[in-house]
Amino acid sequence: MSTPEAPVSAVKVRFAPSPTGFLHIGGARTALFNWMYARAQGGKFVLRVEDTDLERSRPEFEKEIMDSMAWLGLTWDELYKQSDRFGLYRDHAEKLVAGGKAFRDGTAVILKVDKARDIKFDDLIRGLIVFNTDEIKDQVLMKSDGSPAYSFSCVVDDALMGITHVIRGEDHISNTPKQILMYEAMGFKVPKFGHLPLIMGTDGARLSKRFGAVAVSDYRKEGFIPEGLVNYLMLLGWSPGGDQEIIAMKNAVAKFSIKKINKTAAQFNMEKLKWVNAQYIKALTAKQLAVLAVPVLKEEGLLADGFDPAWLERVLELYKSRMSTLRELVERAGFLFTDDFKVSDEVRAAQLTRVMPKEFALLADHLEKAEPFDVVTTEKIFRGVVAGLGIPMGEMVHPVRVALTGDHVGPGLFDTMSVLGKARTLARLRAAFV
RNA sequence: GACCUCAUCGUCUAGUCUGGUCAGGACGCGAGCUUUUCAAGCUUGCAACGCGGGUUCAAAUCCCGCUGAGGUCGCCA
Repeated sequence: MSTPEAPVSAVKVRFAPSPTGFLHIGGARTALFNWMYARAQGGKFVLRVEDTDLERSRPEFEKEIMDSMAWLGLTWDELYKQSDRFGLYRDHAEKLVAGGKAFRDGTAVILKVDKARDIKFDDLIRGLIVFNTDEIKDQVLMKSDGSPAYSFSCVVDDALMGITHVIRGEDHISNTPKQILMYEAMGFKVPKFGHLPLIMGTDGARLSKRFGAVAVSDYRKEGFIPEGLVNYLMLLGWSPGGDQEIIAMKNAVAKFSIKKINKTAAQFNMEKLKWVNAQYIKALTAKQLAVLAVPVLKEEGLLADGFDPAWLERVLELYKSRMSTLRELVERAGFLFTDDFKVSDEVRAAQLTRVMPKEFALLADHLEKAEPFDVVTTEKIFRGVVAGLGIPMGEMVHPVRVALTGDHVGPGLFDTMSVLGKARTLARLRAAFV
């Protein structure tokens, strides 16, 4: 990024996850909007690990969160961990006690909250919000065990790090007046706040483990690609305007405006996510798709080192428009990679109702002479055999597809034969009724 | 319960600030074209301003009430 001269009032935002679990889809969208805002404004994006809960924070979650963010392309300019900063929180708490703004309760430090005051802030997304301090009780700043309370460490850090805009989930709205009180008590400048609508599950209830996949890493495992997930996520609560939905990150950043963010909670919709992901997969070349598919196929034990890349690209070309995730490639094209592919009971049953061993054997014998074993040649021979038999194409096409692929749906039969290869095609035809 | 927030097709949304285009697009769903099946693609159909009052010549848009939904009320974050 080229910033020859620092902007007068540089924007600085942050994403502050706590490493007590995986990065979930809601957190990812919060991070995404912060990141987009920073990039759109030529500002900085800070990642702050809020690991003040020593009991529940785990290093593997911290790593998982960072891996997920990197995978999504949400790179950070600065990184902090709150566990490195406990001294800072204690010092600020001591000052508040010394200044009479807070008091001790045992080893804990509590902020004194005055009554009957209106605390106002102009939310970037929702406009003016007012709370009365009668609704707010005295706030714990430092806990008895010496660790800082969330609200307090958050305020100290946001102030010290120079965070200009706090963009976070709507569930933090009622934390805001409490934190404003802390900014005031310490004499810090209060940042701008913007509260994002929440992402709900299909049932309209809050996204939770009950919903199924909530972790970004789950979607990665399911074979979604980062550009697709990110594009879908940004559509939840924001629109590039016009009728555009599929939009590259670069263009989205150029159009991004925090004022255009919705106030309404959005329901997560898997079908649409898949559709968006499919748009990205379709737009890839077979070669680009191979880079993404190879690791998945290898992990499934379907591909060994030394495979033919040209062959794989032909396969991907056939499946590009038939898959919305990489996982679906494994499910639908497995028969091309192994002889141990699965055939569902219903497909098996359907096939048994049209047993044609003689016809299959005849077809196999003719196909054996196909040279080269490509789409044109196999189709010509196939049609010849069917004509000789005097039956409709479909009568032969469908059972053959099932014998070769284990399924009754798939790419064109001759495309399928061509990538399957002569040896496997003949073997499966001849073994079909054994 | 108290406080806060929100309210356009089933879902995601445009339109709301600066009232006045058959309320537009997308996913999904239905129909058709194409076709050896399934996708993809193209054409097309169904489908919404939560309710009630105002203000106005005119309200999805402004105001009030209601209802509904969500959030927060921890020495969790």
